[in-house]
Parts: sequence; C-alpha cells; structure tokens
Amino acid sequence: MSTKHPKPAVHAKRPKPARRKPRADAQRNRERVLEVSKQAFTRYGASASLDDIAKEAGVGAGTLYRHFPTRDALIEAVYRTEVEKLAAAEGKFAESLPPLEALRAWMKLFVDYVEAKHIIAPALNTYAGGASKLYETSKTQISGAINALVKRAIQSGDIRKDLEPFDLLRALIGVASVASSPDWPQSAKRLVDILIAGSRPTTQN
Amino acid sequence: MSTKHPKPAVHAKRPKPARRKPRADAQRNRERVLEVSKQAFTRYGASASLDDIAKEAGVGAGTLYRHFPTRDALIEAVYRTEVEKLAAAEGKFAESLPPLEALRAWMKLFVDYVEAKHIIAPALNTYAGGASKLYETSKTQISGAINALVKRAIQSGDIRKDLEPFDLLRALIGVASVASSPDWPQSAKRLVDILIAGSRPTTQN
DNA sequence: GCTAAAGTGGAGACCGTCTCCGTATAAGAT
DNA sequence: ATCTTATACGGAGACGGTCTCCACTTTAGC
Repeated sequence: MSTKHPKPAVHAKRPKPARRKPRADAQRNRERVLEVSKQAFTRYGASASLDDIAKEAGVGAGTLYRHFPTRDALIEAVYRTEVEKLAAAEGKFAESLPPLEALRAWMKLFVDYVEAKHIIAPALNTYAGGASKLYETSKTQISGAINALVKRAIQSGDIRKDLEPFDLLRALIGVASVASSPDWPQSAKRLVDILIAGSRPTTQN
Repeated sequence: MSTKHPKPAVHAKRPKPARRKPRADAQRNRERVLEVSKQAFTRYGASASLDDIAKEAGVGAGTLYRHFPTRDALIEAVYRTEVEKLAAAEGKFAESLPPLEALRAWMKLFVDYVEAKHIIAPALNTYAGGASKLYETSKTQISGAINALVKRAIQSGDIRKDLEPFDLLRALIGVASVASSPDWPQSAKRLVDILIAGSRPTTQN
C-alpha cells in the first residue's frame, strides 16, 4: 500500500474529519417527516403523536428520533422557515413605512402568523417546564426584528425612549398564546394598537 | 309497611331525589387529594402525575378519578378559591382607589397571583386543544371583576369609551402565560402600565 | 344490627415516548 | 463490478402516564 495516492485533501469539503457525503435516503426521510409533521401539528396541535407521524411518513420511530431527538427539535425544524420569513418582513416594512407604522404592521403580521400556525407562539416561549435552548435561534431572530423596529421608532420620536423592546415582544407572544374565542384575531389586533398607543411618549399628564 | 312515617319532606334539603347525606370518608379523601394536588402542581407544574398524586394522598387512582374526572376538573377545583380571592379583590380596590388606579392595582395583583401559582393563567385560558367548559365559572368571575373596573374607569373618563374589557383580560392572561426569564414579574408589570396608558382617551395626535 | 347505597382501590388495558440493536444500503475505494 | 464500511433503517419492547372496571368495603339511615 505504499503506492496509494496522497490524501485527496483538495476535494475535502471539511478539513478536519474528511466526512463522507450524507446519504440520499436519510435526506429524503428527513424531509418526509418534516412534511408530515407540519400537517400533523396544524391538525392536532403540538401534542400530535410522534409515532403516528413516523408511521404516516413511512419510517420507523427510530428514524424519526434519530433525526429529531426531541419533540422540541422537530417543532423547531418545522417552523424554522416560518420564523425566518417573519423576521425577514422587518426589513421590508422598515423600508416602505414610517417607523411607527412599520412596527404596527410587523406586530399585526406576527398575529397573522400565529393565527395560521398556532404552534409558533409556544415555540417562541420557553413554555411550561423544560427550558430547552433549541428555540434560541428563533428567539434571537424575532428579537432582532422587533429590536430594530422599536429602535427606529424611538429615534423618530414616536415611541418612549425607555421602552423595552422585549416587553413588547413578550406581550405579543402572550397575546398570541391565548387562542380561545372566535374573534381572537380581531382582539389581538386591537391589542396591538393598545400596546402601541401605550408605548408613545407621554405628551399627556 | 302501611305504618311507615309520612315522607320527611320537612328535613329534606333537596326536594327532588331525597338524597342521602354524603359520606364522611368521601369528603375526607376529596380534601386530601386537593391538598396534595396543590403542592404537586406548584412543584411539578400542570403535568404532575395524577397517579402519583393519588398514591401520595393515600387513595387509589379510581378514587381520584371519581372525584375529579379529568385533569382540568382537578386543576379547576384546586384553584377555585384562589380565583375567588382575586375576583373579590376587585371590590376592595374599587372602594379605596380612584377608578384608574383601582384597575391598575387589580391588574398587577393578577400578575402577582400568576407569579405565585403559574397554573392559574392556563386555567383561565382554554389552552391548547380541548375547549373544556370547566373553567367557565372562573372565567366568569374574573371577567366580572375586570368588567366592573373598566366600566368605572370609563365613566370617570380615564379610559376610552370603546375599550373592550375582555381585550385587556386576554392581554393579561397572555402576558401571564409567558413565564420565561427571571425578570418576568417586572416585565409583566411594566406591560400593565403600557396597556393602561394605551387604553386612555386619545387626547394626543 | 341490618341493608342498600355510596364509596374504595388497584389490577390492567390502552396509548404515547423513546431506546436498542440486528439488519439493510448507499458511498467510496479498488 | 465488487467489496468494505460508515451510515442509516425500523420496529420490538421497556417504560411511564392515563383512565376504567368491578369485586370488595364502609357508611347512613332505619
């Protein structure tokens, strides 16, 4: 074996362990699980049976758990793109609207997202019990968005200087977690207006 | 049996089925379960094992489930008194404080209650999944309280006429459901102030 | 005391979670 | 084309929680 080629380090994507290319079936299964999960979560809520999801996706339970070790990991993966879109909307609003209206529009968009996929809200909150660090990135993205919007609105003088952006976010998550009653979306949007009104500089009394 | 006494309708508490007095042991067991549940819920959250609770209370699982057919029923029973106290505080504040401050004080008291017993908030919300009608009475009590406070504050001109009291309540429940981060109580109270500021009549702009 | 109504308790059926490991298969080397 | 081996698969089964069922016990009322 002294004639063997020198290490093909030129082709290696990763310098360290010289990894092998990921298997095609693994990738396929992962996507199928994700697909089925999305439907299952919207249909049955966050407590949908994972074994059922695995079955419907045509994979064994072991496969599902290998790709997504915990329920949280799965939820996070499912809603990662949604959260990214929501965070991205911040930029668009910031460009096309005056500061205060951009903030208002984004907050109402948040409500819309939660209305469609009501699992997002608990996913952004640490939720009851386990303080998993999995949602950290999602949280960071959303925090970044509202931070930018509030900062801009403060600079333009539309919002009190001492307002904590995170307070607003917490209120938003909270309001969104309460999903009872049919007129919830209207109520949530009225609340956005109240929150913004309450965040303006105190010109009165 | 023709000599038997005439129906002792005089002593009957209930006219219809002439019920027998409830058994002493049943009452005792019920209270023990309630006692243990209260501790278990504060220690392990709303998902504490019911079988464990039964075991610790020294009763069989069957007994627990007979008294409280569902988890919700048990939670409701445990926090019924707390909710009653909270609702009762409305009267006190209404007497001793000006309308707006009474509302503010009550809302902050709400936050304090939730901080101590973080299960109250989900109990007031329908929560994810099943729309059980069990919390109806609790909800009604709390709704009544905030309704009275808001109405008074509207009449004194401190609050916009078109404000939906239930919107405020929903925000409160929502904010209270978000229990992450150590400075949550401060944040929640800042939010109460924001909500109230946002509910004032629009003298500006 | 007697008796029927009321209540008890725990075995066990059921269901969801998650692990373990023997088997299958794709990727890369020859 | 075949071999080798890292990678992935899947489902049986251990585990733990929920909830029911019913043979047995206890109590209230006479």
